[in-house]
Amino acid sequence: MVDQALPKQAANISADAADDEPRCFVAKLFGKRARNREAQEERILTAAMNCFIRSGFRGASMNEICSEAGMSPGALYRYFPSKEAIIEKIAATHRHQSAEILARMSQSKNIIDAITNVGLDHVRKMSMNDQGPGPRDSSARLFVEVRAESMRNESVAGICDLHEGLMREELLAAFSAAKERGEIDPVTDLELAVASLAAMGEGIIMRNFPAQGVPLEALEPVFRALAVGLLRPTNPLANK
Amino acid sequence: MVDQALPKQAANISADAADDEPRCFVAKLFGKRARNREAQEERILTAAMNCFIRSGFRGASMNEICSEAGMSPGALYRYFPSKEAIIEKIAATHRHQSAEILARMSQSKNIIDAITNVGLDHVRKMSMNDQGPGPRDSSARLFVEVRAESMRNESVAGICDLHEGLMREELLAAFSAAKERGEIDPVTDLELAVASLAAMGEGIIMRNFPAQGVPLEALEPVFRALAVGLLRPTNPLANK
DNA sequence: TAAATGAGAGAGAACGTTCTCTCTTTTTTG
DNA sequence: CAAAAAAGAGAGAACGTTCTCTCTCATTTA
Repeated sequence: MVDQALPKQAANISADAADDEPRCFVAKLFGKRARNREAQEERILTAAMNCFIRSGFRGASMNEICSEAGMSPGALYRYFPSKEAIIEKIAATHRHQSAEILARMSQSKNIIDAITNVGLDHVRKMSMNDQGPGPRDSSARLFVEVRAESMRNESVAGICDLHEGLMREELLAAFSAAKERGEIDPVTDLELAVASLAAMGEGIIMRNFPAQGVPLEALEPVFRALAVGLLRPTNPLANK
Repeated sequence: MVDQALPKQAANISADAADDEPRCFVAKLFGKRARNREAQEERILTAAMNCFIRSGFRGASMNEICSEAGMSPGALYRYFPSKEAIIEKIAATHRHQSAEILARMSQSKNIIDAITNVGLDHVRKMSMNDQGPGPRDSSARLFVEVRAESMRNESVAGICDLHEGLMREELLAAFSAAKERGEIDPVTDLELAVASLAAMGEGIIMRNFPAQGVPLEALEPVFRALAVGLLRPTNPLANK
């Protein structure tokens, strides 16, 4: 992550002078150009995220983003064709994080643990992003911002739908497997269970519990309670 | 609600010619003028809500709102001093609805039913607003919009905090009473329970379950599951 | 030296808001 | 009660600002 307070040309982080490359810092390895381009894009995205958190997608101006990135508009528009493109990119990476977490679902022994862990991982991941120089609840802000934008921006909506559909499929698959194993009451409406758990997770992320003083461990029984309540796993003691 | 397509002076709804207006200053409060003013404000707010749902708080322009209200900017600015003021008013009314629902909480016999009903009433109320000419998920849109705005707009944040604090107090009081009555496991963290239930409710509202085909009755067991799971009411069969 | 990169002015549109003016309604006055 | 005066309501052009994005030209890199 590039420091946002750096002066112009900050992206050209001057490495050791010992480099035998003339006048430049790193890597001729694979086209220094391509590397630099990637770094610049990253720089813009980081700056844009900070601005969006501060002022919202519509509220943040391109000038604001340029300042934050230590870049001129002319430079910035070389990397992104429009403000929309930046928003879409951010929405995409923001939603991508879920996929990795879900992939780890199969590691848990039973479905209740799996769900609880997925929920906790999501919240953990979200609150981990909040250690930067920005406001403490930056993840929640960006999350709500993306959701709001997805409701009127066709392409952002498409990005969200794609990833949510993927998530839903994955959860449903895990649930079905657990049902086969007899871990779930066969009467359970799995679609509803998935949707409810997603709603719970999004609600917690939106309110940003960790930033409000609720420790992550405290959330463990919350997710577990909902999971148990929804799936009613077979239990010799519980009837009804 | 006044038709927005009416020609000029449409707001001067000719009431009964029989009412003799008193010529004192009280007329300013209850007279035809005052009633007209109220109707116009209502007209603007309705138009603004439609625009905000369509384009977001920042995305909707004052011209857009003026068109929707069938009004000139000059006229509109006679009723609201700024766009901000309109946003604040909408945020306030939007959050006000919760209060009425919570007031009915004490009618339920036990705490689990009470919570379930509060949750269902919230969702019902939200989805009931969606029968207008707007998009089917307009309530969810406005809800997310208000939440997003509250994260960077001081005064909107204040409005939200006020009403959420009130809600929290009310729920906590009900929980405490139930605890006294022995309906709740004495170990339960009531603050966490309140926060979790609020998160669940907001999550469901945000995803707008009713608009997505999930009937209201289906949500009943969801709220109940979370409530039971969180509060662990004493039950001779369940241990631990 | 040719291509890539960037700075920064600024074009053109759109923004929120204000201004001026007209028309209607209400109140005061003779 | 009619005429005069004041106040209210609205239209729409116009204001200054800010927006996104482009263009020109200088600098750096290979």
